[in-house]
Amino acid sequence: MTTATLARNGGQATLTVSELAHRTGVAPSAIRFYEKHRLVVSERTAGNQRRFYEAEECIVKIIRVAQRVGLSIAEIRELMADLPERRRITVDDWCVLRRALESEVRARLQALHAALDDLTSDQRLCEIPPTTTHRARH
Amino acid sequence: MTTATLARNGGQATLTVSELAHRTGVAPSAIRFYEKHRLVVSERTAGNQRRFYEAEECIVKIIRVAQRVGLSIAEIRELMADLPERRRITVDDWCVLRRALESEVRARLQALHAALDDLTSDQRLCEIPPTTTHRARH
DNA sequence: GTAGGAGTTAAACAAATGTTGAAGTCAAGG
DNA sequence: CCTTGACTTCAACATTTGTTTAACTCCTAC
Repeated sequence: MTTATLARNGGQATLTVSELAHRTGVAPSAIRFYEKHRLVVSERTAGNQRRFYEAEECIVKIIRVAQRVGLSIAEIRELMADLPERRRITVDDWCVLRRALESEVRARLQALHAALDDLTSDQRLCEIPPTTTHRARH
Repeated sequence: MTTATLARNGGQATLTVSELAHRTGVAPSAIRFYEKHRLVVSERTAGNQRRFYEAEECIVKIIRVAQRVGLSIAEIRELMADLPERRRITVDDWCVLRRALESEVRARLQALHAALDDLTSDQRLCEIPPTTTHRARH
C-alpha cells in the first residue's frame, strides 16, 4: 500500500543553502527568494540555518523549467500545491508534475500556433489584397 | 522582379495611435513604448501626431506573439532588423518572420523537453534508489 | 578567545515592461 | 472665440524576479 519515498539521508534535511545552490545551479539569493514565496521549504538548525531535504533539488530544478514554460511564481506555487510533505515525495509525484508541465506546454504551443496562423491568414493584415500581385512582373 | 506591397492607403501613414491600439488590442501606451524602443515606426503630422502605416498592425501583432514565445524587446528588434521600409513590406516578409518565430519556438521546445527529460532521468534526483521500492508492498 | 567563513535578515537596488498622471498642443464644432 | 476630445512629452509609479549590501550570529580552528 505504501509508496517508497526518495530519502537518502534517513529522511533528514541536510542540505545547506549553498549546497542546494551548487547542485541546482541557482544562486542562494534565488533559493531564499523561492522560500519566501513558499515554493521551496526548509527546516532550521538550532543556530537558525536552513537545511533542505534532498527533494528540494528536484523542486528547484522544476521551478526553473516551469519558468521557462512561462509560469509565474504564483502559478508554480499552484502547480506544486498538491505535493505531499517533502519527506513523502515519490517518483510518482515528480511524474505528475512533469505531466502537468507538459500539458501546459502543449496548451501554450497550440495557442501560439493559432496566433501565428492568425497573423498570416488575416485578410486585412497579411494576405495580398485582391488587386495586387505577389512576385509578379517577371 | 518586383514584389507587390500591401499598402491600402496609397502607401500613406494614416492610422492614429488609438486606431492602431484598437486594431491590435494593445494599449496606446504600449505602442508608444514599442516606438521608443524602435520596434514600431511612425510618421508625424504637421501637428506632431503619430501616423502609422497599415503594416504596423501586423508588426504589433507579431511583437505580441514574439513576446509569448519568450523574446525580449531587444530580441524582437533584432528579429525585425532586416525588414524593408514600412511601405515596401510584402507578404514574403511576414512569412520570413513567421518562419523565424516558428524556428525559435521549435528550438525552445526542444531545449525544454530535454530539461524535462533530465528531471525525471537524473539518478540522484528522481529515480528510485536501488534499495527502495516503488509502489511495492501490495 | 579570537579570526574566518558561512548563514541570517531586512532593505535598497536593478532590469524589463509597461501604465498613469500632469501639463501642454492642436483641430473641429458651436 | 472657446470648449472639447484626442494627441503630445516626460516623469513617476507599478510588478515581477531576483541581486547586493550591511549588520549581525554561529561554528570551527588555531
